[in-house]
Amino acid sequence: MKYSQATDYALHAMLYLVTAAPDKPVGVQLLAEKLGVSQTYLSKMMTKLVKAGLIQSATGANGGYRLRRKQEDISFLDIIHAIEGTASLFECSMDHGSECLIQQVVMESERQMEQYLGNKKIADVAKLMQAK
Amino acid sequence: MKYSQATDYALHAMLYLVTAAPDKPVGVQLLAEKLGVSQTYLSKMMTKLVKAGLIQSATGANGGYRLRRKQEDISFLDIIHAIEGTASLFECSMDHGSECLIQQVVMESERQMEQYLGNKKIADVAKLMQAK
DNA sequence: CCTGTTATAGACTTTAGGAATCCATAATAA
DNA sequence: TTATTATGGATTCCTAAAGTCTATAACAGG
Repeated sequence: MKYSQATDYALHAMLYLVTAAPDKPVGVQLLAEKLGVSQTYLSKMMTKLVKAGLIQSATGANGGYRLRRKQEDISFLDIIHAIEGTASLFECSMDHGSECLIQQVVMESERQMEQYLGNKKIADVAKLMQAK
Repeated sequence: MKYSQATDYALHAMLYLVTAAPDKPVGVQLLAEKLGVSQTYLSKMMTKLVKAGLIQSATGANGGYRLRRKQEDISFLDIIHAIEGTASLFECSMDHGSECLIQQVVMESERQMEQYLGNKKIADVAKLMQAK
């Protein structure tokens, strides 16, 4: 079980949008260069972030991506869900009704993780970076 | 990102060992029948549990698997780690030194989840089942 | 010391999803 | 109208999960 690399890229892309260019839109070209990924591949993830309502895009000259919400209102969980989807990490495949105690335990542990990720905002990390 | 189905099987197999046969060893044949999996496939997971020190195996007639520790000392995390391995869920692929703030956040969230899973013992669930 | 029973190991196949590329198309600012 | 930028679909490559098959090792019981 691992987070996809796409999530890694998306998190770093969001952090870049916040720290390096809070005002002007950033194109996928520059972004891809900074992260060391191909443009076409990265654009897939950016599109997901757009559809999730985290950023907004503009085509045409001087277009690119910009935050849609305030950076204090974008959590790690938001980004991760946008890329990985919101399905549960664990689904029991047995047929013992819908009441699997094992599943309940694992899902509760997942909730613990998500609670932390939901409280951690992209702004928190941005501040730490600028403090250096 | 998902838990493998093997983890699902292993968790259920362990729960069966505890609830249905705390005394006598259980063979993979019976176990596989109860879970609805093939013997050879399930045996792979049982072997991992053996190597992790959670259960012990005995060959020959009347052999099978038995707990090695007390059921109060076997956590969900023990079982999951035995099957999935202990590698981190997230590894930053960028080259910005070993100090990736994003990675630190995600790893801390993982710790939250693991703490819950480490405190949840197989005995806890076994008790709930018997209460019904 | 056999014989049946059981676990372990390795090789192998199939399938699904991640990772990435390429190209065509839509939108829009200058 | 043109250059610029995002979006979308099709396609390829590769790895890991999921599962099967078969051979081998270990051992209890007669």
